[in-house]
Amino acid sequence: MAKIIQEEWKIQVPFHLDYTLQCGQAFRWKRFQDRWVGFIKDFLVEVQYDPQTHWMKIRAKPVNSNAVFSREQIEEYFGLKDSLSMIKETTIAKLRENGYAWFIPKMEEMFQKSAGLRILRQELWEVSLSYLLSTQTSIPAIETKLHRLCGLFSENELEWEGESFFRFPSHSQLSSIKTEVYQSLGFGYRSGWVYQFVQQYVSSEFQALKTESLERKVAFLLRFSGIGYKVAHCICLFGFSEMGAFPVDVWISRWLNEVFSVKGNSDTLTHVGQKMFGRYAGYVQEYIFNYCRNLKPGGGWI
DNA sequence: GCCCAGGGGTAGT
DNA sequence: ACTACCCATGGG
Repeated sequence: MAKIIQEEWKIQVPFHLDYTLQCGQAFRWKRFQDRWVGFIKDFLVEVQYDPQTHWMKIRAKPVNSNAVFSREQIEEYFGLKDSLSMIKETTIAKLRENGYAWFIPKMEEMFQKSAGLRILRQELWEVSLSYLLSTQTSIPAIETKLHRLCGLFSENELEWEGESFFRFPSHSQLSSIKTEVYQSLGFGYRSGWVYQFVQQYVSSEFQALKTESLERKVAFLLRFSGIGYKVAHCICLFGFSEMGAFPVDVWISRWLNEVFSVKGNSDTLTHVGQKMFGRYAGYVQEYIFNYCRNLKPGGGWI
């Protein structure tokens, strides 16, 4: 019987757990009343965070015998090492440099509204497949697809307080899955993409990419069928921690048009966003996304 | 039922 | 290079 690890400590930097896990960068965290349950590395983790006291409580169950727990790992995963104030100042300086000083108050408001939202450090393999499934799909529907995919492997099941959770399938597990199975899971026209991606995926190639530039990463990813600019930038932002990546989906596209009157296809708008917002365009993008999605039709903030 | 979703591929200009 | 159109499915 695996031993449960319990730890709690005070977070010394701004943090918003709900925004971070709800904003559509990760799809498999499950929320209960005041806590979230999901996987970090080799642990099934229950996270509680009190925004008043800034205390984080963790309970973690190892999924294998060589799992080693550390706070470091948790803080790394939640992006707690990112300096949000530095990111904000750098972005604002960039806006001024680019002649968008008029937008700075609005930018500050957006940082304020999404305060504490951080980019997670997720695993490349899971991120890649998740966003391969994300095309023309709502976030709840992506969650359904991934839930079904994970449910294929009963050996990956772990129990937590009467609920079952499934580890994400490994590369070798998926390598024996046929296209028809993906179709039976409701992947639709993405089924072939997923099949091909699994066949073509070489872990060492992805690991080797980590030291390459964002441009080289994107170019590599674009060679896969089903990965275009948007998905490639999502994989770079959420899987490679490339904070300058700028995924353009329908929300970002509409927003850029409404606020800056720019139009174009995905790759054009990607470069526009990168130039406009600079080194941390990915963080800005996430704040824009969270902003748009939390905006009520009338204009207020939910 | 209807509309749209964290888009991408392809064929036609 | 740019555009138009199709793609299969599920959640709201």
